[in-house]
Amino acid sequence: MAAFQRVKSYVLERIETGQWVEGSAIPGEETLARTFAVSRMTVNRALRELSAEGVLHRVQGSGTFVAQRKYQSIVLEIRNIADEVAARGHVHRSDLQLLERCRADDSLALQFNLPPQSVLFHSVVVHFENDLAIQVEDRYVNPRVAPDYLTYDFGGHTANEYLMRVAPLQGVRFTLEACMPPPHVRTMLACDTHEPCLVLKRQTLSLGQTASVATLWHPASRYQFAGSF
Amino acid sequence: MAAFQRVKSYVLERIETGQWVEGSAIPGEETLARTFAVSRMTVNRALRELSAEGVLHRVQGSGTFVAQRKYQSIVLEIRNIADEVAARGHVHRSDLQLLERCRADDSLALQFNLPPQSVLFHSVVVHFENDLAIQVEDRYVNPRVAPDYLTYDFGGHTANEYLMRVAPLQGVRFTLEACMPPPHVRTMLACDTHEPCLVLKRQTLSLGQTASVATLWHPASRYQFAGSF
DNA sequence: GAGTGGTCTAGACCACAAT
DNA sequence: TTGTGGTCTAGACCACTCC
Repeated sequence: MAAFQRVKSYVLERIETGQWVEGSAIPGEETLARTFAVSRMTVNRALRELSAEGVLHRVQGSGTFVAQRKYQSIVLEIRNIADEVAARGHVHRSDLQLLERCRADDSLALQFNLPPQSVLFHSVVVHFENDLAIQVEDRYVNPRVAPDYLTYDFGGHTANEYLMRVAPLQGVRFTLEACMPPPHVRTMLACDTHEPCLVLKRQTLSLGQTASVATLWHPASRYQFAGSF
Repeated sequence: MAAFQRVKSYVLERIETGQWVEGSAIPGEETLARTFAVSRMTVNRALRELSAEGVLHRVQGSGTFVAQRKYQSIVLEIRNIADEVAARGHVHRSDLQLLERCRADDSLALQFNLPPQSVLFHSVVVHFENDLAIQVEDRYVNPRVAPDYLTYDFGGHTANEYLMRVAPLQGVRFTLEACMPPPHVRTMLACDTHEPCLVLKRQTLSLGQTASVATLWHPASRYQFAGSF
């Protein structure tokens, strides 16, 4: 086993067995280097990685401490809906309901950080899994990031795929909530009057601008997000 | 800026502007070291970190490559509800509605991997933010993992805190869905007849066993999950 | 064998914190 | 002032891949 790994294991074991408790200081780099008969750089790498992993907390000039216990952190992998359906061995199909040039209202202008009435592209697509509607994708796109959006072939690939290709993804902001769908969404999803939707709102950033703002509606009875770690 | 940071920025910029595309090889450590007039160790650290971050893919003996574009991966941090409310500068309060010893039905027995009719602990707690109900926490706990659960003081701390302390968390499985709440949940949340809930079902694993199975109900109008990366 | 990444060293200088 | 972590170097040896 590599030397830095031996040091990491040692530290982790001390913490797991409770010999070093939350918040307490652990030996300095010099000390550990002497203990393990390795160079300070090797100890430094071990402690730096444990710090990046959230196990330790380091303060320059002060010392290295056992980190406070963290909250549970959950990784939600938002996959391309077509691939996700394919992975379940089902057939994916999508219907382009609307594709237009439009103008930003105040709320959209704010989200895109553009002047009100700026031109945006707008698409509405329904995604089906084995002919059952599972998602309505209502998306506004920044023409400065994806000027060819209106001429894109939505049959072959999803809008998401296209955007990922033309615009390097820099960041995402999202919210996940439960909502009753407005009538036009309910019609597209062909779901019951009282069925709620799981709604994912997602804003993607690229090249320092907002690339797209999407609202994804999922019928509660046909879709859920799942994950583990 | 630190030298290894300059190298990282350079590589990231090349990738973001599309000069280096998915799967292509990037210059070797020696080359980059000469380019930046730094030591190989410095370049090594930069590339190693980018590899750990999923940006690059390194193969010993072969080279360093731009990693395949990943699906958007979203980090949802499920925080302790009391701390979350406190972080918003609001007052958290919780009401213990039920605390009992019960027997596992078939579904619970399956989730806990215990024989049917095994003894479980069961608690129902309502969480308030400024006196407005925002979460009903319906939780089943494995007595083998948390034998003292029934005598725990729920006033001072949340069940989640307690479990995190007595049982080292090994894993989590969860689903997130939209549901209409059953009448008793709707009553506890004091919400409207037609208001859906955002429901997080979470199973936590500890010491190789299922430690607890929780269903968290949130009124759609008062709660959403948010995140960014 | 040539080229790659993986690791390690012994020393150095710096910024920062506690005293 | 002393001790801490943050960074960097110039060189070294190894394991691995590819030709």
